[in-house]
Amino acid sequence: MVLKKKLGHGFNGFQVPFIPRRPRSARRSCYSKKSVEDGQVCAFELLASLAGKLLEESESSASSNASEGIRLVNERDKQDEVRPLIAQGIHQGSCAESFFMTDVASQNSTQKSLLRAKTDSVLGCNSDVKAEAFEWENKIGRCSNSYCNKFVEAAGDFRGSYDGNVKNGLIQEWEAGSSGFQRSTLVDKFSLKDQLELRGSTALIDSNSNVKSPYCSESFPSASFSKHGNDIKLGFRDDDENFLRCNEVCTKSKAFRSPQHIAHPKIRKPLLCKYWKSSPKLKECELSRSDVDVKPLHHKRTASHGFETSQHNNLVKRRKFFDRVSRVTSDGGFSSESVSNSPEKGIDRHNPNSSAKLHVPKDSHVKFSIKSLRIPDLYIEVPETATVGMLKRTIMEEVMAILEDSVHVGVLLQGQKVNDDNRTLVQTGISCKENLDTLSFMLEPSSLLAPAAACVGDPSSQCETSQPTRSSEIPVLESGNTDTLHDPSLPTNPGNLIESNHDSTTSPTDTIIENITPDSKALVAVPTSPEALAVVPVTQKTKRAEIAQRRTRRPFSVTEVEALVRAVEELGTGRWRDVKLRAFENADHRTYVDLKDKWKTLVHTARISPQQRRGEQVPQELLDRVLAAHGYWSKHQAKQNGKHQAIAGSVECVQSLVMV
DNA sequence: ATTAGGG
DNA sequence: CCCTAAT
Repeated sequence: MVLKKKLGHGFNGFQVPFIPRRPRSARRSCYSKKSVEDGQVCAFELLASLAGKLLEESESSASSNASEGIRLVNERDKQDEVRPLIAQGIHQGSCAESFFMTDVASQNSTQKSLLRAKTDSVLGCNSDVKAEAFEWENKIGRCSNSYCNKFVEAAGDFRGSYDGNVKNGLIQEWEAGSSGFQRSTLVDKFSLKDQLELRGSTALIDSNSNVKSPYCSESFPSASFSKHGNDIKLGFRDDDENFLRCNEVCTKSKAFRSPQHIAHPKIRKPLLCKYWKSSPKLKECELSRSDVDVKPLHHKRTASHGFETSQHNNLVKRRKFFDRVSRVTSDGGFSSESVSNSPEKGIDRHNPNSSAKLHVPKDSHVKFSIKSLRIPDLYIEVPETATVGMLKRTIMEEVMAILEDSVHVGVLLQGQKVNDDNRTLVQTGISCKENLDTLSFMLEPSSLLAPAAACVGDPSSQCETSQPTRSSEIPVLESGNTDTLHDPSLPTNPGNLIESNHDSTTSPTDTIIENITPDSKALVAVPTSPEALAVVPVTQKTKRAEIAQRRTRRPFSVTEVEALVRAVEELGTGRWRDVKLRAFENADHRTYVDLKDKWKTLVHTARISPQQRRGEQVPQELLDRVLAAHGYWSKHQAKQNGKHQAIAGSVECVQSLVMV
């Protein structure tokens, strides 16, 4: 028996944009067949039985034209039932959704059977049908042989269908090997919750939902029922370098230019990772949306202080990363667009022959569109003498390392991390009409440390990642830029700081999830293309210009305050440029305006009660000096004209301070 | 480019 | 920190 996934494309108007395709030669062609086992027969019979019941059920409730159906068709009925459907499907341009063919590989070639799951729009829920389905499912579930297990999967899908959770259904990943089938996916067909769950770094792709109404209408897949149409394979596979496999034309049935268009609800973990890991392959397959903009959210900063020679060999410092996955509207997607676009064209809808179809209730589907996944904070340090090539390589290595760490996808709803993977989307509050705008995804290291809570927050808010991360992760590195202005009085560091400014701020468009429109697009996980990750420092101006975002906040360290106070004591409060030159010449991120502002706040801080002060506490001693200096210079403004006067003034100031 | 101040 | 007006 062979279960196949179908993913159609190339059907009237259905385009499967950006679907990479491996060279034909490289595609794997098939699955081996397996002989039927007793258990298989048993399972099949169960299916047939259920089908019959379902059909009856549907007939009795034929009035509900908007119900979803599941159809089980036996090859024998093909002429009667299938064909018309197929034809219709073709004509109506419906896309295949839940569909799989079982090639009951019995020696008797005529015994091919088809199992077809169809989904249609549903307006009602038929409890009986549901119950039936459950029953069936249970039966199947008791089967112990592998064959039955397969059916179990099928059952799960069916159930999923009528439960409305898995329209696409049939996503089983079967791998046929000489020794038989192997389940390559770990999808628990029975847990609906899992249907849309992101596992590991798996990207979720749910493309068929129609968010418009509680019940999504879908088109019926026109499938190739040719028993030899086995070659139609659809779905995503990460194995064999197959990122996404489009179905091959069904050979035997010319009539079946099926528009199968299956959006795989789930992309297995390896997929995403692999994708990222093998950028070359991506190209090869032309995978995707390189057009996707992958703006590294957090820029790395390449910083090297001249005297930080000890660090030179340390090319890379990686910060634990975590980030959100920004989702951007993407029309492309792996596909579901077409699915959702032509939901109303379901095949059977008006087809008299479709009387047999079953109507099964369906839930709304939530569509996600993830345009790109960002790789968060990535701090890279290379010597100034490093070549650009080295830098690129270094960055690449870092990126790869991150990906290699088996990234996890975190789901955040309203800033709260959703940890219960077993809950359904609805239960979690992720439904078409709720909270979608507060839903976000992020990448997180599977390994250790929980991401800074700060970042997990509201997608729309900027995560101040630099702060927590900096302190805990790369003290040395970071301090080089900021906090380690060790002794201001010492010669300033010769090295230049190449600061990357667009740290953690996100642009408006970064909001993870935008409103999901009725015609929601498929969830598209577009892996960041490595190239896009280039972190090559750009000129600040350029960056500034491009990224008009607020600079990251960089609280002054006590050391800096000390330096500032000292400089002001000597130079006065009206010569910020000089202060800058004297004490912060190498702290490129501190402008004279910053210093001026800081002084302003220092004065304010010094005047308020210690209880009201926030942030890193500045020693009272320093604050006292601030007030003293401020007071002094306020009275000597007139003297600041000439340098000499200033110097004299400073001396005076110091003296007065000493006296105080 | 700097400074000074308000936001 | 940002933005601006005034130098």
